[in-house]
Amino acid sequence: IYNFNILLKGLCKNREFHKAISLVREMRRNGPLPDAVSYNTIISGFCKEKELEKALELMYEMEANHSLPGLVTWGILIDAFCRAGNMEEAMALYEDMKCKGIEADVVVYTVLIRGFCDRGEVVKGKALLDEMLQRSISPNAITYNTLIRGLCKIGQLKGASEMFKIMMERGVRPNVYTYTALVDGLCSVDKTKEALQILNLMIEKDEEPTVVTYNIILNKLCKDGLVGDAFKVIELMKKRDSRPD
RNA sequence: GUUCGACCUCCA
Repeated sequence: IYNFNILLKGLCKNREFHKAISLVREMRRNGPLPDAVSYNTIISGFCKEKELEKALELMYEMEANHSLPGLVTWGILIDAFCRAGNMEEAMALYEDMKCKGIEADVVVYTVLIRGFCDRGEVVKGKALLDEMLQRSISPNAITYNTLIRGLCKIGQLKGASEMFKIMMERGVRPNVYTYTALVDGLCSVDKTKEALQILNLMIEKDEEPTVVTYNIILNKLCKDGLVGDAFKVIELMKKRDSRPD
């Protein structure tokens, strides 16, 4: 079954969904029987191609056959609707999921939070964070990163740095994405000096900036005509591991 | 042990 699931994934990557579906039917006949992973793999493939209706259809097929949609299945679909900006449908799926007795986990919550944040509805994202905490589901770095990014995007840098503090207070270690989100937020409101401080902070904390982090700063410096400073940053990159790309 | 879901910039 692992082998077949790997094949299914390959077919999906090549967008050969018809072959993937045929293979599943063939598996139903001759075994090994497709399992939840088989279905989830194809559903995820459809979602990546934005074929949400096909994805839903396959979930119903899954339901009608042997494997009930599980937490991962719901997560894939909820994520897809969030990415499409359709939070109404995403929340409707979330409710359906709960009706079926499946409890959201940190991934599902984070996906929903991201959906709201991408629409600028950070308040709703924060409400979900509170809901998680009430239910003793621990938010992880990705959850906080998502909210920090959302706050930055609506220009609430103070909110973002508060969230950053809260995250650390709760024992969640900021990662490169966290710092990079802050650097991006600070640059976008012209606080380049503070962004550079964050850059230094992350180096202190042993979270090596990536080429993306440097790009954000370089982009900002160049936009402001500070090309000389940009070259200094390039020097810093070379001094550390990073190869400018 | 090996297969499915969530996080960063620009460009295309």
